[in-house]
Amino acid sequence: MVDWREIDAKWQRAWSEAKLFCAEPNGRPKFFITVAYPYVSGPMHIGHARTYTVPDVIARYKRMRGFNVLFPMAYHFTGTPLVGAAKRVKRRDPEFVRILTKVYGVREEDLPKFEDPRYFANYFARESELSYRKGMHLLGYSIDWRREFTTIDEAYSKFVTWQYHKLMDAGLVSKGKHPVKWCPSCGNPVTDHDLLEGEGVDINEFTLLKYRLGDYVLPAATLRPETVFGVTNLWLNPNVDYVVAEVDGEKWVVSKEAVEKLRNQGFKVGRVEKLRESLIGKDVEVPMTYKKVPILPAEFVDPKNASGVVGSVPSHAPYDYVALLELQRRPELLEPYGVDPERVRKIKPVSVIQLQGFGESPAIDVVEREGISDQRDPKLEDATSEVYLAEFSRGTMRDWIPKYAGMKVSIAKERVRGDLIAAGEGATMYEFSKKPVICRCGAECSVRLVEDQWFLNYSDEAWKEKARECLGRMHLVPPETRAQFEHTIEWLREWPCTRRIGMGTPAPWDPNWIIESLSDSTIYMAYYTISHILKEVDPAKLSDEVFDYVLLGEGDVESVSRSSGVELETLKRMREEAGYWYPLDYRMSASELIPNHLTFHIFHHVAIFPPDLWPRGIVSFGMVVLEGRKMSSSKGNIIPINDAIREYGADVVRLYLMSVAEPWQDLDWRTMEVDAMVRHLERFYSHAREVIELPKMERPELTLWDRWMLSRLQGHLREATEALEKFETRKALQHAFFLMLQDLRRYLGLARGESKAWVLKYVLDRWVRMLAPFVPHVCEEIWHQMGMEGFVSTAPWPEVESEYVDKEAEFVEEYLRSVIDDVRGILRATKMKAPRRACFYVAGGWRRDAYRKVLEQVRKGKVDLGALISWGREELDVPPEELAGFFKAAAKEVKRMPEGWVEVLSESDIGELEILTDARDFIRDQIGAERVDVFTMDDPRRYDPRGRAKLALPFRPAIYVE
RNA sequence: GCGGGGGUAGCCAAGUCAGGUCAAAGGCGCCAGACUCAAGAUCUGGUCCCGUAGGGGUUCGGGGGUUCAAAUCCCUCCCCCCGCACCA
Repeated sequence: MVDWREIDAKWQRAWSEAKLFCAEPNGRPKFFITVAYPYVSGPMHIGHARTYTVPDVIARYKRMRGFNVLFPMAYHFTGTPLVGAAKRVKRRDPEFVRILTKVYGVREEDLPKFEDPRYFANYFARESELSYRKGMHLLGYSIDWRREFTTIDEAYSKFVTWQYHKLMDAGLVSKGKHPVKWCPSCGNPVTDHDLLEGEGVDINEFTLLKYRLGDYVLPAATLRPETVFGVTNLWLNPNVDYVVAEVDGEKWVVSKEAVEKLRNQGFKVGRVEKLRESLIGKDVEVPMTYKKVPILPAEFVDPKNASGVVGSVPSHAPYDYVALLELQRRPELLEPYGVDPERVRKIKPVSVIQLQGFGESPAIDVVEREGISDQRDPKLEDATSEVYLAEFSRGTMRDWIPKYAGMKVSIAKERVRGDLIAAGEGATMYEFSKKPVICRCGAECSVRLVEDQWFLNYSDEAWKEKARECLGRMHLVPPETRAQFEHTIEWLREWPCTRRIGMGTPAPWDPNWIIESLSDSTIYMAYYTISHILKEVDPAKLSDEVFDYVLLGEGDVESVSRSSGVELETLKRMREEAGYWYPLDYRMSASELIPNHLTFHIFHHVAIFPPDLWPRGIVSFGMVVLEGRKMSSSKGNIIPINDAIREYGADVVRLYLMSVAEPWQDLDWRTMEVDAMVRHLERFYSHAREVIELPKMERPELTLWDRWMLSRLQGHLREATEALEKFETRKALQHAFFLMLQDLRRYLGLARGESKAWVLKYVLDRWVRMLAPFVPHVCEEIWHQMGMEGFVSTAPWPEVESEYVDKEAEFVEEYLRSVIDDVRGILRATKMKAPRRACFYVAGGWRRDAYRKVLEQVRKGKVDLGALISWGREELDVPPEELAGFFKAAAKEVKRMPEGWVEVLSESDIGELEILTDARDFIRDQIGAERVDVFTMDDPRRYDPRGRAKLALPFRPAIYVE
């Protein structure tokens, strides 16, 4: 049993005392890596450990490769969840209090302190045993802790202020209205997360078309304003209560349900009274075309949807067509309203859109194809989507339509809408795409238009173009994420970047708003370069020109110093840091943040920094699950870092997290496997201890097995190095750890003699450095015990020494393995358990020369049996049948051999007989035989009762066991 | 629906881009043997099926195709995961 925690603590202390990871600009090449700072609303758990161990491993690796590495860390306090959490404490939410006290170890009497979101945040950021700072220390991260900060530090707010001034100046921030899902009972916007029902429901933008009837305005809601030219009538539902409401000074006729929505959506709604008369049968004037059309009854009209008033375009709307047909077929339906059936009969659909693959009226085509005749037929929904989608994407406006003729529907829709609104004949109304939408509190939600919201204009084409350019130059890990980034850049629209509540930086132009949390953490990587120096500066002095100078090199340092009051030397130091570290080499974060944070990070950099300071790479992570189940703090389904470290120590946790999955893959924490990892690491450590005890010696003559071990080491070293360059931690560990262990065991089984000690010491010296980025504490301990100077953490990464690459030795080992496998195959087939005797017969004589010919031919790529045989007949004194048999068998053997081996065999002279003879003891142990003999196939003294010797081929000895 | 990623032996997972060295690395689990008084640890071997001689058969989500040859290429279907905005 090794006390890992003691080793952990010892080396963590030593690193910290040596200030080993404090990074200062110097003459060496720099490597700057950051990972998204944690949002500190709960304890650090193993999921976070995964996220933060990856950059640490890379940072450590790069450091050993000679880079000056900066790996900083901070804490995200911005936003609403922490405020929400503090509120839950304040009202002593029993479940939340339970988690805090029972799970997170908060003392009952300390609860009042947690009513302050700052205290709450700080507790999990850096105060408690469960905090991120503590966890990261316990895991031995090579972070430059001097640069730590939180996003509500005053200096950080100044930095955000600077950023938003720049964005504002660049015209990338604007004010607007924005529809949100709104809970009337909570009085708050709600996100999908807050919903009981209606997750994923969209908000549709309806255009209200103002049909006029005397004083009255009938605002018919439509998703397709461009079809106004095809309106034949208006629909009202005869079973619905309509009201007359004063809206923006007009008298609107809408369903009763619509009134509250209008109020929520920025309309000035005055008096509302019941509509006493029935309007059905009267004529209204269509906006834009000024046609007079009748109001007709239709039951499909839903009072809960938008305004409850619907225009009828039978040519392009299946519902309208079917409803119209019904009225035409059954004139008696019109009787109660005194509508003249003759007039309705004469209504003809008016086609306004041309659509390939359909006739005059797509809606009619689809209704007829589906055989729909009732306006309550559920098939109408699908028919509607089909027609809408087809017309929107492929349709064009017909030639007779003024102004919009020939225009694509998708464009005409926006134009018509804009023109209607500009002319005062239209308005906008929002409605959910599906209902109901129910808040967690149980109330039904509605759409509310938030006024004065501030947006980042991600739809700005010039901005997008720069983002594309930046992305095009970036190194993305894994490369498959590129498509997703590209898609995100195209898809991103206006992003509301301010909020009313939560912690954070006030919007510089309007202190009633706070910069929203995703929007304040886009370029803070640059802040790390100076955050430690800023701690010495009065934040009040951090004017925009300070950041302009420090981060962008703009302005004159002396005048900046004069006007800001920041000391000249301090400014210069900061400028040096920023100039040295930027641009950022790699940004790391969860892949679920590609659609927002990671892409925002690109956008904001290109908006603020010149191209040579744009970020260079992004690594996206997969997620972590626990025993196959999603982690959830509220269900107690997490493992705090604290617990994991107490149980396993830092290195086991790190080793496990880095070895079970590549960073971008999902990772499943399984206790059973972590337990096994403990034993693996112990084996490594105890092996190292044994090697350290061995006597030191000069480099001896190397045996075959020594050469094999050294060659294998070079291979693993090369693979691990290549893998790390690609952030493939798992692959790197497969080689650097698991395969190394395996090979070492094999070597220990094969190697005899003096040279072993030297080889083992040589191997350990490289091995311990190869593992140092992954398991730094135990490696540091071993390094120290080996008597090495300094820290392994800053020792040079081992180089591949090609003089030790030995294909021949590797071939021989595989050869031996396959011979043993063959024997085992025989034993299994014959159900022999432990053979008394095993004999091997090695091919020799003319066969070896003939075999070379075969190798030659296989290398050339073509085996010509005829040519081989005629060569044999000339050169060898062997019966032709025997020759043919040999060549056939040998060609088959060689062809199924790995390519590399063919080369090795043709270029070297490997003594098969000698190898087998030397390895007799090893083979005997491996197959559990009492005795092993090796003969040449034509040795007259050979023991060969079954006459098997004649089956021997070069490198496929004949075998006899009994 | 849209965008992205996946489905490989009991489980996890490499291999797929550049078809043949693939019955398919490595880990976990399981089985057997060695060591041990014993357990654990460690070491060795086995772990798709069949086989009294190193061999054969059937596999890589389903189906079809290309090819001398397919886990790998093409088509098609089914299933799973992630994201889809005012939220970290």
